[in-house]
Amino acid sequence: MADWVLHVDMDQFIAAVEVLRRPELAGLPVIVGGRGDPTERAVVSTASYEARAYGIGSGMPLKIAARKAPENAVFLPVDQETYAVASGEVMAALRSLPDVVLEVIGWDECFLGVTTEDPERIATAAQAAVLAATELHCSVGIGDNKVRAKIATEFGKPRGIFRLTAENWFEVMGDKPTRDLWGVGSKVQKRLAAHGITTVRELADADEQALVAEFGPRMGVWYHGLGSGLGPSVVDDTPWVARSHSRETTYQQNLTTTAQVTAAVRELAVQAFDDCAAEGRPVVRAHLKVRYAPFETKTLGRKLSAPTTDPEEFLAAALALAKTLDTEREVRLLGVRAEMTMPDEGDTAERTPVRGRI
DNA sequence: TCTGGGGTCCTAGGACCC
DNA sequence: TCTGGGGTCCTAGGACCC
Repeated sequence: MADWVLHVDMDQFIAAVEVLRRPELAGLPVIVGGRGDPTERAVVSTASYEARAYGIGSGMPLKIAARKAPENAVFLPVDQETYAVASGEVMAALRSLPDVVLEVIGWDECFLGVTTEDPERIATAAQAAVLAATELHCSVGIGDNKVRAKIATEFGKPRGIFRLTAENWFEVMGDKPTRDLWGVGSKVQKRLAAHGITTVRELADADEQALVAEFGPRMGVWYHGLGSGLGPSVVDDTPWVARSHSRETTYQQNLTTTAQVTAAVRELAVQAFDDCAAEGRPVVRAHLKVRYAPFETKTLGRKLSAPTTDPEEFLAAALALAKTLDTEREVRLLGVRAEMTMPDEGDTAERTPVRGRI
């Protein structure tokens, strides 16, 4: 018996959920994003496979998507509550499989930790369980750690299963660009390229000390290992605890006056604080994020003098940060983040430096 | 061609202390 | 008058993920 990590990823999750409740959309290019108005400032959350055939993908501005979309394309608003319910059904179905440890990493994906001689059999069972419970399809990556399982899924899509381990890592990934690695984005790809590293194999063969000099002690070692497909293999079902809550808004018309900015910060701060208060945990820091037109982002932070459950203290900190903003420039986006006390501080050595939930 | 909203974690550098 | 070395805390910023 061996330990395996399975990565379960729903196929075109949001679009699929929308088609489920509106069967007449089946087979059409469906694009979900923003308020469903392609003339607004917003981006695509998910495009159906039919829409992807036109070059439309997540993260793309809706205005661009509208230009690429055919006549019969359907634009829909994001409906978070509905996706959250569907996500819960998916996770419940997977949790009901015998002898699996489930770690949720997003609305539409999770890791399953299993001990078996036949991981493909469990992957097939997972797909069947999800389909039976929700009528939704998923792909499954099988790996000997989380990094390889996660990357394997891409080769299984749609509706398939793919196994990626130390055995076939270089055969499958060796000649791929570093960008294909989980946790390597466009910036890191460029910095690696400046060192002559463009492929996964080159990253694996690179001098670790050079990477440490470029990226720091943690990330340098992490990226180097990533080239060989190294990563954590422990699947942890401890419920996820948010470290912070934030609210941000991109304004359809830029804010131009100090009064507008102050009012906006006040509104966002109250919402962010309320999200923390709903968890009954004190707030320790306030952050402000601003995007000046056309596209320059700045963030500011301030520690509160003491952890507080008093909304006025948080509001005062957020407004104090707002005073430091450049009032000469138009504001496209504002965000306020409230960082909470953590139940268990420390232990950073055990964290995986892949951003976002893991 | 125009770029959301919700998150997490890492690094650099300054301030401060001993 | 010139001034170390180490540690910790804090802020600002950056990068990435779903």
